[in-house]
Amino acid sequence: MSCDMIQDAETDFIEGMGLILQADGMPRIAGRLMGLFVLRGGPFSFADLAETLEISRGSVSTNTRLLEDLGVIERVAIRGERQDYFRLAADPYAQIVERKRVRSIRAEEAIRRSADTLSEAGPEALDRIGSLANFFRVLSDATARALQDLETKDGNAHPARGTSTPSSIAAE
Amino acid sequence: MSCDMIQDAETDFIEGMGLILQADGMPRIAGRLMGLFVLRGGPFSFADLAETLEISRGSVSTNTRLLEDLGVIERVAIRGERQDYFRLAADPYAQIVERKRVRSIRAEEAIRRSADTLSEAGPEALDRIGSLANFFRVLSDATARALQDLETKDGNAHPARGTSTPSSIAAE
DNA sequence: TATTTCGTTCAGTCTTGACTGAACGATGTG
DNA sequence: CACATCGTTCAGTCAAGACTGAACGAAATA
Repeated sequence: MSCDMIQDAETDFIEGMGLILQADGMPRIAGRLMGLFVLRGGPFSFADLAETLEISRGSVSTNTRLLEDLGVIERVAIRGERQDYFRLAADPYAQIVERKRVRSIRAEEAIRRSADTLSEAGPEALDRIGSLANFFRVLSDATARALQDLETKDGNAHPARGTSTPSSIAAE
Repeated sequence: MSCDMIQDAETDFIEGMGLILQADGMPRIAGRLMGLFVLRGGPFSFADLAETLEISRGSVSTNTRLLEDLGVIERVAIRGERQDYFRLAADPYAQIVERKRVRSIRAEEAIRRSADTLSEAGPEALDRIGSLANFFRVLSDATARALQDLETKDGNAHPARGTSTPSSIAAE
């Protein structure tokens, strides 16, 4: 029943994840896959993914590899089966944050390197460049702490804690 | 002399900023403009920007507005001048972080909203969705702290205060 | 009021990247 | 060994967005 046909609410979730990931500069299909794996965690065969999401095998190949590289999903082997299977990774989000962090660090380095070359620039210019570099350092520091937060309060095993949710959402 | 022709090192810096901003999903020209404003802070006329970066007036209009909305630059009036002038804003980076934060919050809200609709889902599924929502919460929290960090150690106006400046820059 | 000088907007071009579908090599099966 | 099945790769198509240049309206000047 719930094998090849997807409920409406689930479709919404999957498509929503597609849009969220896409807004972050990733392929929409990667987001849809991620949504599907979050929804049902269990191992999916390569063919299942193509059929369920109605996408080509090429896209399945490309985007599963992408998500695998990101550590969001992992490839598992099932005995007696020739197909590849995938399931949600144990810690799906850590490497996403780590990648953001690395990008900020790279940016900061590149900027400081430029600052060295631009010794002819005035002191105010060097100040402004320093502030820019500092901006990227703040970003990388923030992602570093986010990484620690993720490890600590994983949220998975500890579902409905009291939550200091501002809950300002209800207002609207 | 240094009016219409740009030095090599400065060009590298400007182009580098173009690439960094582009990697973040923004127009490359916005990055180039930002690089130019960081390099020399002073007010530039609309025409200057088009000429210096060799871009069309249309692009100047679009991307100055974009950077203005982001709070990176601000439009200033100069008496006796009909042209618009722009200069680097006092706190150029705060709103960029704030925008990232809002996006994470929106994502978390959307996911939790979906979770309500998906009450038919099993408890493990709700767990996984909760973890996903938690992930975006961690991101928004991190950006919130980054925002505070930016306000605190602005680095620009308070150069050599008593210092907690890491000043590790000199080392390398 | 006529004219010039702004900045914005919009149609058109072009680049980039996602996605598809078919061809291909690899690996098990008969 | 021939055959079938699986996943990857690659050329081709398509859509999204950046950028340009010209047309346009607004505002100051004469």
